[in-house]
Amino acid sequence: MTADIIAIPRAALHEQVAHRLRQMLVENRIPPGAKLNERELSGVLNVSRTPLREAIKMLAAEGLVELLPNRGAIAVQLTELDVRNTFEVMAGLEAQSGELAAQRITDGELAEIKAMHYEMLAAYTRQDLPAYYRLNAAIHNAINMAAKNPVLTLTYSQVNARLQALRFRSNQDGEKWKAAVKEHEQMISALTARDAVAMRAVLMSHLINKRDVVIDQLRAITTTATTATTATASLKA
Amino acid sequence: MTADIIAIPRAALHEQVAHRLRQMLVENRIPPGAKLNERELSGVLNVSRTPLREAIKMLAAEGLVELLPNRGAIAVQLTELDVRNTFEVMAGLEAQSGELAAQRITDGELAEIKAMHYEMLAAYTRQDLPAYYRLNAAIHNAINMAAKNPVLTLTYSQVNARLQALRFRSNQDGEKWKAAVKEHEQMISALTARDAVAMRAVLMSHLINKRDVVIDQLRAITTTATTATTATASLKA
DNA sequence: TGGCTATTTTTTGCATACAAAAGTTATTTG
DNA sequence: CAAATAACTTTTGTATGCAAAAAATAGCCA
Repeated sequence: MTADIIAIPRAALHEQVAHRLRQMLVENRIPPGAKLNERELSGVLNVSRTPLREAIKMLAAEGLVELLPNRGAIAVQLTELDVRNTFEVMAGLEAQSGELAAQRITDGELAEIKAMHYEMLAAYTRQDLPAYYRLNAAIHNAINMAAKNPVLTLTYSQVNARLQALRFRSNQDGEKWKAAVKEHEQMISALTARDAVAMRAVLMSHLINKRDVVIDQLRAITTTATTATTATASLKA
Repeated sequence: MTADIIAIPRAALHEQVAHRLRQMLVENRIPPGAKLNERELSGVLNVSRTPLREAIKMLAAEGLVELLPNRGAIAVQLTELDVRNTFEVMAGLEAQSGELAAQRITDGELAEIKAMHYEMLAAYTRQDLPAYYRLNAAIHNAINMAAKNPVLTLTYSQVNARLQALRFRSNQDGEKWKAAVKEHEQMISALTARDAVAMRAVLMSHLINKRDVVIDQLRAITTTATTATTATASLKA
């Protein structure tokens, strides 16, 4: 008997499909409001409709697509009110996450977050938006991990996923960006001081600012009004 | 042409199935850890495996069942740590819900909650546990509605669903019950005073107490150790 | 008998096929 | 010509069938 090199039982098909669809949605390759045509998608993804439909049902439960009875599924299109409500929940989750992180973070975790923070400052200085976003997300994730609550992490990511599509192409203006960086400084201080109350406060206002950025973007986009396209239309790229 | 009496396009099959499965899980008719045999369930529910599988995928996304690759699905079996973590998240969500409700509740909504509160007191006085639970849930729902944030409500119910199965058969001891009633009194006061801070505090400790009740129950149950059964075994009732 | 392997059975996973609903185009009729 | 309706096409929803994996059983050998 050979060693246990077996398998890597690569994820089930419906999982893979769900993953790829999730990515497409988050990256706006399937724009909000677009119809998910099953035959088209099964062609593009090279799977039959069965696992595709299972994946779509999962995404529906995650709130990434909307199921229209007898009319398939469309990528969720959040209204401004939806965005406000979602951010309100996100703020609560992130505040709690920060609060717990302040209580539970280890020195090692803190050091890593600080390191990423400096990298982020570098990206900011270079006005390198993609790098900034990547590091920003990494920092928030790290804080989440430091809270040591997988249920919170999961809930957070699920709610966050719905907003990712919006944030994806959002490039904020200089002032807001500067403010965000400042808030990140405050986060580091609060974490270092293990000040849970301060962490909550900082993250609360941080999220409110993020919300405003996204809503501004949303307004800018919806006035430029892209009409609903089919999922695979913008997919050839 | 007759008036628009058409349709009531009764929910798609996979929705119905998901609903029924959810109920079975919550009511412990499918006990934690039990395997969801597709052929059996499709027989019991009188549907083919296709919509059944779609429903199971949805429940997996909701965290009510766990998907084992090539081995189907089992009802989630929360460890004590899982329960603690879930309650931690619940506490945050409910606290936020209460906080927002205090800011946004209308006089009408408040009056209705007070009415239900008195009904609940009646149920408590009669030691009528089922009625008490029903009213308790209704009050928490009403508070949730008063927060005027559907995303929060949805997130709340999804996280809560995982705990319902545990609460279902929990009959708390006299002291804890008394304390819970007292906390409900405080909630009403805080709501009446539109005191968001107090609401947050009350709900926070309310949830912590609920958590303790559930964990005590959980320990009592797991020591009586029910071994994993198949889903339909306990279903004939 | 006890542990191992081989074989059978069951069960899951995926693809396909068919039915029903929605959408689309063509046609009829006032 | 417009509106309504009818025929047709497309698309979703559900059931069934087949292959692969896992579980259960039987057989084998020490």
